[in-house]
Amino acid sequence: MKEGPDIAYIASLIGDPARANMLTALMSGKALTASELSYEAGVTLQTASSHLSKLDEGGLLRVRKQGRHKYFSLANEDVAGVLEGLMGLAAGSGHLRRRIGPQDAQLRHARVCYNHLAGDMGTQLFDSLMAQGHLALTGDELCLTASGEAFVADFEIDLTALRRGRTPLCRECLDWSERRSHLAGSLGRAFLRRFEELSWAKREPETRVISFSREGAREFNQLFAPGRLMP
Amino acid sequence: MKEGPDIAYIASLIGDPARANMLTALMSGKALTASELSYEAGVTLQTASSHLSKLDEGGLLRVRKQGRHKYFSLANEDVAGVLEGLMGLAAGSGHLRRRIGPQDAQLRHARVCYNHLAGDMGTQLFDSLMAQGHLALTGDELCLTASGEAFVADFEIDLTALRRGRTPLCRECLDWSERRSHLAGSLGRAFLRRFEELSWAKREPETRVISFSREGAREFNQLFAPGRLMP
DNA sequence: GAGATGCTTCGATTATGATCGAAGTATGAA
DNA sequence: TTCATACTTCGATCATAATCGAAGCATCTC
Repeated sequence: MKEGPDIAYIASLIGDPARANMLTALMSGKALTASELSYEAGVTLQTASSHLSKLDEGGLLRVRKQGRHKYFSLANEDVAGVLEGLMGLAAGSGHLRRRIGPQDAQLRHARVCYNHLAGDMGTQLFDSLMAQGHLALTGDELCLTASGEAFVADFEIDLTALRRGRTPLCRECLDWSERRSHLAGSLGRAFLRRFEELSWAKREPETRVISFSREGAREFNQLFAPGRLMP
Repeated sequence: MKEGPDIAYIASLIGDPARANMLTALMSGKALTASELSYEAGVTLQTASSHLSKLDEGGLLRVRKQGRHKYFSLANEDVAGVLEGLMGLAAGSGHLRRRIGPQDAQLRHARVCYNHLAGDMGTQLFDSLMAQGHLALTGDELCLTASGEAFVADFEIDLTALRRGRTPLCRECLDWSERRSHLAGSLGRAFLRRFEELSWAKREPETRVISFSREGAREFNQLFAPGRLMP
């Protein structure tokens, strides 16, 4: 007698190419309409509607209605985490949808993962913050330290506002291309927003690629030096 | 143009009930034969053979041949991690294959996850080791501290032997029932083996449930006290 | 060598689910 | 109010893949 979670059900939801494309598009963290998602999936609107209904029933989506528009986003970071893990497995076993191309390298370098920075630069951010003692693991929780609070305030991120939300401040997210953690949670999102505000980085339209300007990369590397050790 | 890892392919492999049952059986960390897995999946041997071939091509399995026997195990901890994540999503959205029964509670309490301890007791072990400073995050790595080495040696786990293998010593694994980390890696496995040696705990046949004896639970709680804070 | 056991491959069957045209409902704009 | 737009539902079509009986190959035991 088989008991326990029905992983086949959830996996089969992700296992359809149209639905997988929609979920991947939602990894940007943006909320998209049914029409936009049907375009992403390359199917008609009626087919997309049927797929979205299934994903919603599976608990993978968050749905918000605004007049005649219906906005879909991923339900939570756990969903994003599983999708990242599947990406890691697919990449690790060489199951890619196209030959390695320019965008693939860009995705590995820096990309948006549910609104926070992922890829090479994402893990560099995390490593640097850990190494500088700005983040620490207390029990099971990833926490911002006192020195981290000062650092973040200097960087003009408003912690009070972040703490008002329900999203955890700091959370680890396993990076599919680096196979190590990058920073998720509201602080992770705030960092990406700040990089955008400073014009260090921008999101490429229609993709999850994040491009850093030359100046932005220089500033980023200065502030979050790779391989910096704790004093 | 869709680029990047083909998550639909990997997910569709997991999304078949027979294959999901086989993968779940392999979460115990044991290597099982094709015949055993066909029984687990409730299909004929020829069907199981076809499924196993697919899982192998997808990179989800490790296959070893011994005479006429063929042994299958999960390819690595990443696969186990994704399966745990899917379990979390299914459980979180209430998609269970049977109504909550006695075994479900047992699985949540203590179960084997790719050869290490998971569930309530698994996260308690992790939390306690972290709180006592025996484990620490250095950069991105989960490491055993000096005090942890002493603790482990006292507990009669041979670190020299563990370090000879290729498996990382310490690794975090996200627990589907607790939604927090439990200890994976060779040390995590060694702990479970030690609990078995001491007759504190035993694996229930044909399931992933781990049962602690009353005495074993008492000893475990004494050594890995819940809620113990760092001095 | 003969028979048993473990596993693979082949091919036919059939259940499943993605798909889209058509039609309908809900909302927004003029 | 009318028309346009966003989305849902229905039902027929058809491609796909799981399934198993049959047959074959590999290994083990007596």
